[in-house]
Order: sequence, then C-alpha cells, then structure tokens
Amino acid sequence: MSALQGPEPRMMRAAPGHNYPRAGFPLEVSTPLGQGRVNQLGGVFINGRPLPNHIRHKIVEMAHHGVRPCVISRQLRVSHGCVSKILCRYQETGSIRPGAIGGSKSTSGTTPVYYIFSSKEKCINKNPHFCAAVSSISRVLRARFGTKFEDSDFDKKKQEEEEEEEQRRTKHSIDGILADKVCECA
DNA sequence: GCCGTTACGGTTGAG
DNA sequence: CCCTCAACCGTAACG
Repeated sequence: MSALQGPEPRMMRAAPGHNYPRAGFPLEVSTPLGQGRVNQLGGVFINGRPLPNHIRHKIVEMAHHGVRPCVISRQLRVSHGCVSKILCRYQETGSIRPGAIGGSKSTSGTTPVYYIFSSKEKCINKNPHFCAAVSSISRVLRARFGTKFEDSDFDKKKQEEEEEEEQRRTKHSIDGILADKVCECA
C-alpha cells in the first residue's frame, strides 16, 4: 500500500529503517543474545530491553545531586530522552524500576501496587496528598488481606521480590549479557 | 545547547 | 505448542 494519507502528522520522524537499519546496524555488539547495540553516545543498549538497574539507579542518584540531565546522558551514555523518561517515571512513581513488559491488559500495564508502596516514603516530602491516598489504600489492603499487608512486612517482601526480579532481569540485560560474555572470554 | 515529546523498531508474556 | 496482541523498552529526531 502506498498509503498516501495526506495529513499524516505522525510521520515526522526519519523514514522507517533510518534509525535502526535492520540489516547492518553501524555498531553492533555481539552478545550471546546477539542484540547488543551501541547508541550515538557510545553506550551499549539492547533494543526493547530496559537499561540495567544500576544505570537507572545512577541516573536518579545523579539527578538527586543536581546533575543536569544532559550531563547524566553524556556521562552514562544514555540518550537524553531515556534519562528524561526515567526521571519522569521516578518522580511519578518513586520507583526506578521499569514497568512490566509483556503480558496482557488484565494482569499488567498498570503500576503494581508495590510501586505505590515503594514510593510512599519518597513522596511524603513532595506530595502529602498522595501519601494520604496511599495510606488509605494501605488500610483497605490491610483490612482485606490482614496483617500480611503491614507496610514493613510488605516492604521486606517487596525488596526480596525486587532482588529476585533483578537477578532475573540482569540475566537479560546488558549487564548480564556483558557479564556472560566476559565470563565466556575469561 | 538543553530539554520535553514522540515516532519508531524491538522484546516480552498473558491469553 | 504456537500465535496474537497489547504493554513496555530505549533511541533518535523534532520543536
């Protein structure tokens, strides 16, 4: 289809395939998964996969210290769009974790409850109303699920889950891939 | 030059 | 077991 849809404001980007020439990406990094790529800043990334957790953490940490996004972007070799996105998400949810990839609407796509809990402390200073709302939710959940939803307990469980998840994630992240590669090379 | 936004190609996982 | 689809990802480019 030539699809001549006259007023098509969506196509303001470079022609498809310009960004990521599927065959012959200028700088490809061979990994066990064969997906590593290098961006314009020289940073390694995997298209479609989240950045490693320590990079995300570093972005937030640097921003916390007042480092400008452009500097963070250059220093960590992550596109500024990505830095912006991560910081926005962090401000909104208080979590540096990526959202749930995959799955269907009913089970994913919304911010997991524990994100709200994890953000509670961080939001206290910024948005007391949000915190109050979280407290209400907390109360409801506690009433519904009993003491299992005590904050501290939940935090602990959440932390365990995050650590577990992180391990799983890192396996498929640049971290894991590069680590694997290093191991292979060693 | 910096920053927010968005099109794009890609990956993932529940149904 | 395989396929579909909708969610998310980061990059690159625009404004």
